[in-house]
Amino acid sequence: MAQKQGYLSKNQKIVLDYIEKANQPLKAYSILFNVQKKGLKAPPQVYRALDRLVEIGKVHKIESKNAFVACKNSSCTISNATAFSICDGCEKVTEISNPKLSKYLSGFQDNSGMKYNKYNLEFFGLCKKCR
Amino acid sequence: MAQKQGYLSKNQKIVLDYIEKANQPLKAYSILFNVQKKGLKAPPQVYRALDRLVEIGKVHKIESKNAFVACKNSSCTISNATAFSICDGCEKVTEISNPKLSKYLSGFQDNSGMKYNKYNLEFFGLCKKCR
DNA sequence: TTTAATATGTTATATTATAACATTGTTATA
DNA sequence: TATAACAATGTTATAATATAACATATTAAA
Repeated sequence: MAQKQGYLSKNQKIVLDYIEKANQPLKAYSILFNVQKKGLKAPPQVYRALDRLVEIGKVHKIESKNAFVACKNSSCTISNATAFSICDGCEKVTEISNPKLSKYLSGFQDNSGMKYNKYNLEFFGLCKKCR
Repeated sequence: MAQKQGYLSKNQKIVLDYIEKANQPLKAYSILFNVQKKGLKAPPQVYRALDRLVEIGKVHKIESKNAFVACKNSSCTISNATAFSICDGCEKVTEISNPKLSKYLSGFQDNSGMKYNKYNLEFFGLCKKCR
């Protein structure tokens, strides 16, 4: 079942399918329980798929929630530059796709001499409904 | 041992002292092992102190590392607006204190109708030494 | 001085994630 | 086709991170 770069393995497809159907972040063990009917029985199978999906940008990890969400930027070319809005009320998470913001952050430099190649930004607040 | 806003309880002081001495992010259990000589014996004691210290901005959590670091902005008035640079090589973490950046992000709005009151930004890359 | 609120101590357990190793499938090529 | 090299999978066990729940104690304020 090896495969060329860019293709997804069986387990990766199963996990991605499930994450894409939900449009909210999912916990790894919740994914596990739900893909058991598809044959994935143990945590490493899910975590390995997640690791790879995150690596290729199909899935993002919401670090403050230890949860995983499908990438909504159809191109998925900016997985090294992620931004999310998170409602503290209903927990809704939305991927922010804002060219000005990503341009600003991708070009950010400070005087530390550090060369940045990736960032992750999480905004918190209350959405319309929860306000 | 209740206390006025702004003062720290015994356990909070112990934990903060220890974190401030390190100038790198520390894991909760590593803190626990090291404050056991001071009488904090169990995880909840450490996590409770951490929760409070994070709440008041004396400590920040580096979400991508599940680690805790003392706030370096002497005023600690911006704990709702945090930014860090993280070296993927040596793992060094530095709090970014950049007025332009924080102004830009604090004022950020998108068309979602969401009202943001907090953000956390993590930059990744390689520092001078690791380049 | 009782009440309410905050902090602590303690045990147990929940949740998240990885180590380690055996096996199987795939690709390339000798 | 055989066989080597690699990628993916399966499996068990356990490590690492975090919280629930409840008892007790301390303090501040009504």
